[in-house]
Amino acid sequence: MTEKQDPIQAQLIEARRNQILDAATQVFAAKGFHRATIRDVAQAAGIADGTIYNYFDNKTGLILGILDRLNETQQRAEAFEQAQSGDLSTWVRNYIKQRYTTLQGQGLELFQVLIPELLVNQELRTLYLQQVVKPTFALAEQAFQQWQAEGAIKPGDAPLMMRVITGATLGLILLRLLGDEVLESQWTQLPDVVAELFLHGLLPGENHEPIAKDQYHQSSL
Amino acid sequence: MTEKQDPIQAQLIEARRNQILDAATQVFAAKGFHRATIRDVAQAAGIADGTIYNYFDNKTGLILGILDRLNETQQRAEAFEQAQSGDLSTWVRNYIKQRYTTLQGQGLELFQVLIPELLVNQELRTLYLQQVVKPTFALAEQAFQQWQAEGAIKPGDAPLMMRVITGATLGLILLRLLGDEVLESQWTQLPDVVAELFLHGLLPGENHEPIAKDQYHQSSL
Amino acid sequence: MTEKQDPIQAQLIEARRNQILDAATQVFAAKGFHRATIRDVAQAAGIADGTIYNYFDNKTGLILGILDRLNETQQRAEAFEQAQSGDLSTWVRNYIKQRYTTLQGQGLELFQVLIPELLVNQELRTLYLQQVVKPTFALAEQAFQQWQAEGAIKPGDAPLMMRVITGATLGLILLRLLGDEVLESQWTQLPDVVAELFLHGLLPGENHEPIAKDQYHQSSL
Amino acid sequence: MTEKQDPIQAQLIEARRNQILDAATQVFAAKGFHRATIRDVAQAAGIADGTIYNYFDNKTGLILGILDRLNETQQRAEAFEQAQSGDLSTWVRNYIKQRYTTLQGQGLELFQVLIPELLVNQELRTLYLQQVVKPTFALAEQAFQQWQAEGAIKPGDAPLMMRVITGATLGLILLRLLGDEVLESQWTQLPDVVAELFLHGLLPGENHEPIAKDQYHQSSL
DNA sequence: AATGAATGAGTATTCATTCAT
DNA sequence: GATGAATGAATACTCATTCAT
Repeated sequence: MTEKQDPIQAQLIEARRNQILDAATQVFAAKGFHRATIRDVAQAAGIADGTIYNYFDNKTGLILGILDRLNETQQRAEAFEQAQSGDLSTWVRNYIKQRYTTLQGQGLELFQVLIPELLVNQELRTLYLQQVVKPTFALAEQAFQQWQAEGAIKPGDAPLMMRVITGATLGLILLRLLGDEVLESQWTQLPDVVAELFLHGLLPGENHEPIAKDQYHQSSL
Repeated sequence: MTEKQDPIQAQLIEARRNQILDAATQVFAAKGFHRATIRDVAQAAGIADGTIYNYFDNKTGLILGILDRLNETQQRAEAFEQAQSGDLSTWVRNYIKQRYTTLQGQGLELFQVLIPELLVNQELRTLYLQQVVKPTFALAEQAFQQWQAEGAIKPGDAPLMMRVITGATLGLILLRLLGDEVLESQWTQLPDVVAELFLHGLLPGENHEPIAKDQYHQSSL
Repeated sequence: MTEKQDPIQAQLIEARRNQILDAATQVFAAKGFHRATIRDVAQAAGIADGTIYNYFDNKTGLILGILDRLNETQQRAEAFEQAQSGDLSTWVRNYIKQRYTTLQGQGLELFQVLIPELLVNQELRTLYLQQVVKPTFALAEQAFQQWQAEGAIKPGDAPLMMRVITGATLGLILLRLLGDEVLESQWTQLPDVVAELFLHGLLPGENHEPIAKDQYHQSSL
Repeated sequence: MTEKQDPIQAQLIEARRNQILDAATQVFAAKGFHRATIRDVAQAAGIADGTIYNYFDNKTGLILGILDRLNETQQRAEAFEQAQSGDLSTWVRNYIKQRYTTLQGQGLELFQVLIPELLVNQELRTLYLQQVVKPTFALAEQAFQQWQAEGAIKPGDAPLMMRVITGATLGLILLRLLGDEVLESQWTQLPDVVAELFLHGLLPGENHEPIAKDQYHQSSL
């Protein structure tokens, strides 16, 4: 008749959920969601098939779980971003750098797993849009508009400009996932190129001294 | 077991293949590759299930077929692009505009169908990379390097710069497919924003007069 | 492009359906609906698992199919009964005899299959009630009321009286299915006993000479 | 591994068994044996899944337990019946009335649960036959034969006659469980109709005054 | 004794593919 | 070439049962 002891129980449950989601992410990335079987995931997690269903409603629930974790990660990341403001130029460089760095390890795998399902599953797509994309975009739009008001960046259609930059990130990830070798081998140099490209389009100022390569490498740390 | 009678036979076969691929594209876009059944495709094409196997090896063959057609389309488009060079600024605007216009009708559907499978199917991915991406990128890199040599654009890592621009296009499509409403409603204004953003980052020149909105609208045709 | 040729096609389909339903009846009777697998049925029918689903929606559909056939059988039987009226006493004896005879071969198996599912499956139960029980009862009530009007049988609550007789049949079947050995060994003598028992309760006439055993045995043929 | 401490232990065990069987009866009646899960029963009983297995071998054991309790109930009832003999006519009326009354509350539910399993499970069927049906029938046959010897009822095949009457009861219950609305709404009037129908078939006497409707309604209280 | 998380055998159903007509 | 009935492998999910705590 022992009542649930939230602290311990909850932790165990969370640990098991993470164990399963880790396995699922890995397996889905390797074989694709549909080709991966529940058994694959269970074996990767070192548990029995049925156990998965003690923690997730169904196979789709695994994707939802992965999405949730991405969401949390995202939110923590955003909080972090918020904090470290400073001048625009620095912020953009940091932002882009962070994005691309975050997406290196599990991040890429995560995208490889999620994007196909997002494109194919309406329900999931809506969820992702509401929970991940919209909040992020709202923050970004706000920042853009403020910068424009301050004259820090050119006037223009802030929502669209912001989306072009975000889209570039997404698209470069996609190109890399599609197997582009150049992107794969030069991924670390990408943030600077992207920042450079966008900054000098964003900045209203002319006569910006072309930053020497080593120079902006330095500034990017 | 009838031997091929080149002229007529080949045309009939091609027509039937296209009929099937049209149906497949439509059905895959509506339901996703995995959720769509061969029967769905057959019914959409107004033929029997088995007939499809007279024209394609298997279900994946349909995706390959779609990819092939995309490839041909692409090549024709590229030839066209090649032709209409001119000054850089115009070229970029036209290029981007064309990309985004092409991708409006079946184009978007096509992406929605292909991307998930590309991300999940190694064989397909390689094929796509070799047949579609690499040739396109080779051309683009060449152009970039030439422009840099001419001093028309900033010096820099041409392959990466080019990929950022291509990636932006891809990413914006993806964002739109994911359901972003802003992109959906303002898709027609996007090319100008993108061109503006990239041009003024690409162009080495400072002191570029901020183009009035109507002005570059005009120039974009 | 040959359009469906109703006559032949329909016959083939009907034949296949019957083949499957025969197998299902046999298998369900032997193992019970739930313990029997689709594979069991398919093997008993000598076809592949999947083929069953070309003819029935799902496993429950097999029960529905069995019910349908029972329904048809029933209707044919009723038509037959209608025809051979005559005097009441003869009719009752014939009716009962027929019921019990019909239920000897597949009939019993059918009940053994249907009753458990009917008791457990609301949808099926309603269907059975509407399609089999109600029509039969309607006819029987009508007959009873007519006989009462003619003075052929006692006045009384016709619907209930009729149900007692029907219920007795059903109950005796159930007792036999439950394994009662007496009923099993003396099933053929049962109709006479039942008829005798009910007739002399139904008949308003008193002073009926107790029929000698051999006598009513004779009359029952 | 505690040894049994007869007095207290046994009672606790018995109480727990009953608690579980009550839950099982209720759950099985509501969802059917197969559709009901051990978890359903456990929750209805307010205990953990595993606990059930401390008191019953397996799921079928629950049905056996229900059967056992029915058996005891039955035996007590029979003892009671034995006691209140008296003249035949009264006995029959009382017997039938009691049967139908007993079967109103949990009784019907019990049947709905047991019959499907009995028809489907050989082991259970045998058990039921041996423990419940046979003893009851033995008593009844004995009584019938005695009455025949006394001339209280017609001569005839006592075992069969007795089974017809029992079968009628069983069959009427079944018809009601199948959803017959007439039986449901007029269940209380049924015993009288049944008694009347059978008595005047059973009684050798002629010239029995046809009982007026209101008259036997009255007598039924 | 009680718990309930873990187990994994068991199965209905789907659907790509084949092939006789 | 076209058909579509037949095939049967493949798999998500359930749930009775076990057993460490």
